[in-house]
Amino acid sequence: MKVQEKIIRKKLDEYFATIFEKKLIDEIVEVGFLDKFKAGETMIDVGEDMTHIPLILSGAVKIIRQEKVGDELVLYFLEKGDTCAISFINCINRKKSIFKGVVENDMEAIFVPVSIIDDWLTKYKTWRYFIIDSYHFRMIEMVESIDGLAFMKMNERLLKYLGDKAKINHNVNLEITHQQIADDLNTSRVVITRLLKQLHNDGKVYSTRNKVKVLDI
DNA sequence: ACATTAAGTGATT
DNA sequence: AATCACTTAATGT
Repeated sequence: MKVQEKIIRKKLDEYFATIFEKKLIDEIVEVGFLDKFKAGETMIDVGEDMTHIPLILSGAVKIIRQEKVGDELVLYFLEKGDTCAISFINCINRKKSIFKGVVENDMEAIFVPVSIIDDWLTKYKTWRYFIIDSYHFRMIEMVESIDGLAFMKMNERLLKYLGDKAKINHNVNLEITHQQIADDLNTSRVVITRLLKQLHNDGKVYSTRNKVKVLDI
């Protein structure tokens, strides 16, 4: 498995070298493994056990709060260099996931078994900072998400959503239907259609069937 | 040409 | 902002 280890080390150096100390990288290479997911796959569902933590190398994951099937809300996206610290805490407590993670773009990540990451917290300062930082960042994004629900109007939420989406895709041309947007924002298709038309007329967006181009960013 | 899926719209709550 | 009921447009077979 030397080839695999070499690959992992190379990827780690590429994305996490500035964050992690060398010894920690050595350990990750030892216990971690590389895995890939295709867009649209569900990585983790609500209620499932978490056995590994992902260190995302490329692509993106959409984190969703799901009340029941068909009633869901997108909280935020994870991309390269991110991990899900929420899932990490879940792991320590051996609880089941409270979120659903769906792969947004083809994703590649190094997976680290839960059993070890706890030790790393006390062993490696860089790991501790990484986790705390990640947790903090997720917290901020979640508060933003709550703010969105509480204070922002639907058209503002829509614009933010499209902006975020364009950012993680590294492309302002989004291939998406009104229905999919409505699902992510937990609203109805009709509402999205009307708001999108408004934004289109305001020149903030250019939309055609199955496509939305974000102009105002 | 026909069926299916996506998008647009007026009226109502 | 949501829902209904319907129309129109785009796309696949």
